[in-house]
Amino acid sequence: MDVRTICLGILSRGEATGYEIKKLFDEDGYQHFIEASFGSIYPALNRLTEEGLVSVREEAQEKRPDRKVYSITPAGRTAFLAALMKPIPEDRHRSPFVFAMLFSHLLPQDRVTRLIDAYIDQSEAKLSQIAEKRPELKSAGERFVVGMGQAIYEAMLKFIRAHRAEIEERAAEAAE
Amino acid sequence: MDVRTICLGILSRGEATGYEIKKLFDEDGYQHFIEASFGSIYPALNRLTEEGLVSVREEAQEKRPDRKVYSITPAGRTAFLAALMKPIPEDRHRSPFVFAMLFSHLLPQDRVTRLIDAYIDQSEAKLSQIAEKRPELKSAGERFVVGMGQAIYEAMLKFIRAHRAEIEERAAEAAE
DNA sequence: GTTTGCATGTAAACGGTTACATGATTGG
DNA sequence: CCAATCATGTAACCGTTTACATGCAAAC
Repeated sequence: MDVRTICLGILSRGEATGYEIKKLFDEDGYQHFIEASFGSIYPALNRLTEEGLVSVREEAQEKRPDRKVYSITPAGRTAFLAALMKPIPEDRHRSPFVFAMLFSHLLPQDRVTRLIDAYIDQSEAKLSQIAEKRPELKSAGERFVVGMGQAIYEAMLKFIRAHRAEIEERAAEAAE
Repeated sequence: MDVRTICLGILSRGEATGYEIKKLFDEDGYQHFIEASFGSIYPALNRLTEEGLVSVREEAQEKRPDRKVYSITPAGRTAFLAALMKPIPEDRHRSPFVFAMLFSHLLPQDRVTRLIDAYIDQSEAKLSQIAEKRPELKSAGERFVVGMGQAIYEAMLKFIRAHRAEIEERAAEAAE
């Protein structure tokens, strides 16, 4: 899903600034599936405005930079729905950690251990972030997505804990 | 992980042509985590050759196009190890399906049902592909990675089957 | 006094995909 | 006869990231 469509989706729930959209990406429990940087959000928002899919209202603020509050237009809703009705591409899960584990036998044992520990810590952090946000969720879709993220993290953690010894033992004995 | 590094990794297990590298990506049970197109593999291989990280041997074939068999050089092994010792970026899991489910309430009910069915079918197909390849795996790393893919798919399937009704029921009743 | 949060934006660089070009052989 | 497999490569395009630019206020 491109940033354009993601912005439309978020705006379909209510108006927001570019800054707030980014924050929603990062905090709302589905950061595992969706993310984007300011460098892609702001240009996307400008293009959507040009195309009439969103509208802007500028708010001057005292002691704060001006903010541009974006709202989705009827044309924007139509375009968003059309995007959701198009054929949906497959998932892509890029995991540099998993890639490294494929070559654990080339790595010093303590490097493997450290990588696994760090990965477990990360996953647990995300899990507890999800748990915190959980009660706030209103829509069935949100609960579904967040629940799925939770299920995936839990399955990964369970698997890693059960099988880490198999790769740690076989890792290269010493650093060169 | 960029295509460059992925190519080095595959060549660290033995020589291969660009075509074979792509096939390994697609078939070896970790296609969920790693993929690349010819358009990125061939240029990467050429650049690696220029840099002395891999070497090429050209094989003329009768009744088949010539093939270029690539091997990793000692410098290539060093560079690959160095890449594995660098800080490892976080996973990114892009799921257009999950994104669509976030907005299931905007979609006609049968669209949601079809998307879920298709996603389940895809996941099951990957699971059985993994099961087929399973017995061939030799290294502990490979078994770990493939096992992790399996664990993830199983967890997703279980979750979707248990919770699909919640979003199907709340989907938009009729198409407009 | 430094970091974090608020707030927007641009430009260059990067990495990758898609489509195109070529062409013979084998299997269904 | 058509599709798939083997086999390599280029070029245009696309979307995104990264770094840069700016700046004040509040919290620690």
